[in-house]
Amino acid sequence: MEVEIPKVYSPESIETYWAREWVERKLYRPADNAAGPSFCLVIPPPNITGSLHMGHMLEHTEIDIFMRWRRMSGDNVLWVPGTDHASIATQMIVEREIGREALPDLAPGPDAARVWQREGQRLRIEMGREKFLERCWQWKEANGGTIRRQMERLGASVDWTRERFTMDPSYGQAVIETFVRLYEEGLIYRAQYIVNWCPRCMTALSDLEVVHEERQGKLWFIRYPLEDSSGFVTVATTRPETMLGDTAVAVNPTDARYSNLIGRSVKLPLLDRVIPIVADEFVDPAFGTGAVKVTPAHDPNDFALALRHNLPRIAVIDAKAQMTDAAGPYRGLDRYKARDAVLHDLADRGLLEKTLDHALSIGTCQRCKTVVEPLVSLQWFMKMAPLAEPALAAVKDGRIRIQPESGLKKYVNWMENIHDWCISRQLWWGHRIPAWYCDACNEVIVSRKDPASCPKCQSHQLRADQDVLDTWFSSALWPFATLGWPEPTQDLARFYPNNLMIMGEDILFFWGARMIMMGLKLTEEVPFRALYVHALVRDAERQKMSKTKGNVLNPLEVTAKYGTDAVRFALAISAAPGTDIAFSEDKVESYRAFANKIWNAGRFILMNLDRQPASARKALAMALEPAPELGFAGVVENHGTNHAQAELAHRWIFSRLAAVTAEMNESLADFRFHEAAYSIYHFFWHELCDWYLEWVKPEIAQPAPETRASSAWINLMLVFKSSLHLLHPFMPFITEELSRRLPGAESSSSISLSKFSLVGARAEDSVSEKEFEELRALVVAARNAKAERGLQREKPSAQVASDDRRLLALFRDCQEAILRLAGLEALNFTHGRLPSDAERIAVGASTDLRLFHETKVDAEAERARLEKEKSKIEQSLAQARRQLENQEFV
RNA sequence: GGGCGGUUAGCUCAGCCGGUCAGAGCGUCUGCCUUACAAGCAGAAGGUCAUCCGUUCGAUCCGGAUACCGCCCACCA
Repeated sequence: MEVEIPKVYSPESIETYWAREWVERKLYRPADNAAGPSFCLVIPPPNITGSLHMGHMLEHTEIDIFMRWRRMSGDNVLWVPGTDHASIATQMIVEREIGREALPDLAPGPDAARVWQREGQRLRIEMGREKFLERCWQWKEANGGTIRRQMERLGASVDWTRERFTMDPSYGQAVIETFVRLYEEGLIYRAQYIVNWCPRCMTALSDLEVVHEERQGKLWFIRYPLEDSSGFVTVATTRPETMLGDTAVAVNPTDARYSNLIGRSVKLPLLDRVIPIVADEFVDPAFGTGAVKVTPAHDPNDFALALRHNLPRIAVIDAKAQMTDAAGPYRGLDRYKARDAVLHDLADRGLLEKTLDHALSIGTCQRCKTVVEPLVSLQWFMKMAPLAEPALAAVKDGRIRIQPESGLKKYVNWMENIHDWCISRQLWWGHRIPAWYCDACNEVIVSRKDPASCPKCQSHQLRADQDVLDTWFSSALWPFATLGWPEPTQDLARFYPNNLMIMGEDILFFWGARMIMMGLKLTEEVPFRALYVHALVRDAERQKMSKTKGNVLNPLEVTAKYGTDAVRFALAISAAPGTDIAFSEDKVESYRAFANKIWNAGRFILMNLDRQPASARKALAMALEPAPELGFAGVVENHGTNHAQAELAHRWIFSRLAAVTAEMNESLADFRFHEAAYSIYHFFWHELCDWYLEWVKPEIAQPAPETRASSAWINLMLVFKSSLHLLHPFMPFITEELSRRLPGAESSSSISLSKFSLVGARAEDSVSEKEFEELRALVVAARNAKAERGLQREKPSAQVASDDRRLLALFRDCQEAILRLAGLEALNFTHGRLPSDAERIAVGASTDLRLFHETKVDAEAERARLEKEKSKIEQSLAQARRQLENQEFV
């Protein structure tokens, strides 16, 4: 009776089935008192705002491969899943949704989105904090599940019972604890300082959230008349509207052109304010005119310069990027309108000397792309230098291994140039800053619990801080807060420090660096022992995938089309460390073909197994259960086929299996996913399928004569099973499905919980490998010769001649396989070499082959081919000779 | 301005410690529906490993320079 197995592998139903099964059985929840060493990784929590994209899929694939590999290698593995509340991103999305509900008739598009955003922002303030937060939570409930469903479908072997969210109540406790502790240590402070301000989002931003863009701008040269009207100083600026806030002009103290002006004053045009000329090293004499207008309230450099010279700050631009009252006649104008007006008025007065084109880099808001305005404002900051020092040391002394090296270099470079971090955000969705202000005595109270009264003056007039923390502040606690910190939980004891972190290089500073700093500070331990920085997924043209470009591939769509296993494999085999991945459907297609190949190999084996007598099948199942520590099973019975021939292939494949296992272990330990993937791909297809299965075909087609399993079958099953195990971290679904269909696996255990390596090093057998290579070379030479002579249609006879008696005997023993695989009719064997005529084909160093055939060969073509071959051989001969004549080489 | 990476077959890319590495997939060409797989099988063609200069007995690999391409950081008005 034939087993019904479809010829073409269709992953859809199989993958969805196992995906659900794995979750329902809580397969990846580590046992509470397991013996093995623990291995823990916490997921880089995706933002609840987004559905997963190809970058996530790469990340989850790499993590999952690693975790499955560790789990199958005996570790007690925990992969903690979860999501991030993404303060600013979520707030924007919810605002936009509210805006859209209010204005449902707009045709969707970028313009509408802008209008919705503005309207939503207005409505948010109207509806108030509490109601708005309610909407955010609703949104989270509705959308957070998408990520989980996607991850389940991708087969991520996470422990869902430990799923966390950065705004879980207990997580919030960790955030408050952190803030209070760092405040008490003086590492968090509140100050008036110049910050990056987004006038659209109406919040401060950290330096990292400002994206610099190269833009073509202008450099305007403006004349500032000297106070005594004895002339003027010309300054160059890219932002003329800020001149209204100028409180000085600065020149370099060594600049001879201006040395007589230092200490004198100019009259600020348009406002007629008298401001001093100061000398400061910061000024580059070579740039512009060598004289700089100083606007302390709207330029970070000028802010610092003003501090050095005790200059006043005059804010002329407000939080909405409109001119303030201090801007005099320009008050109320938008900053760009004000620029035009200022330029116009300066030109009118003959004070605009000239205008040059000037490329400049301009800061924009990461979220909304609005040009950021540097503004002085009262914010919370974190001192970074004291945190960076140990974070740098931990990496330099190897307590944390960062790979690849490019990631490490970036990390070091960033850490060495670190600035204080503005952590407060004028947003609502997020962790509230645990600070209160006493109206009576101006005391600032930072506390773990809501204070009832001011500890200093007992006043009850306390105002809670309205701001929330930068999302990355809470994310920085992720490796330990997910495990229960600050409580001394069992999970923390077992799984902290995490063993590994895998993330994209785009968040190395946002997140990776900050986790290390916070981990070291708060837990006095590294948060993780290794950090692997993975590449970006780009499209086939190496373009960054983005919605606006329309080149985004949705993982679920690609997965539905080709199967998760194929997509995972395509990603893994493309993931060479340090380089971005050009991802295309073509690639996925070829690994779908690989999945199909695996499927058919399984189908072939199962079909043949089915033809075996029931008694033999039963015996085989028993022989395989429990799975023995593998190696070549030893005896191969002689069922008509030649003993040596049968045994050789088995010995060879076991040896190869051992080698591939070792290779994969080595590659994976070093995060070289592409190498490990390639090893198993090549082994499975081009060794197991192309040679081993072909070789043993006749052998396994034989019905077993007795009621015991033939060792050929035992070997075959063991080899196939081992291969599935090696493949499993990469292609979890198809391997789970096939392994369940094999005999001896009736038990309900999943392949994902069994051993990665079933074959020990004792299977290594260099003699068999070498012998098999000789045979393979002979077969390939015969095939080549046939194809080159246009003999593919016929089955020629052949003569094999070798002066190596041992080889000759081997060939004779394996005659049947050679004839079958090379497509030859008959072989005869001669000791010695063949005469050197055109028909002689060299096989290796000591063997010749000759074909006897009917079809005439194209003599001219053959001659050309041989000439070419000759020159090739001569070349390598010459090289070998050079080397051998070379004393140093020898 | 600072830092980092890339340049290998028509295309997309591997190639860790310098000498059996000049490789894979896709594409192209030839022959095969061989009783697991045409999403397959057996073959073939195709490369001065960007350029120049060093180190070395020997360089795709190490060092330097150049030319393109790309990324990250950056308080140069």
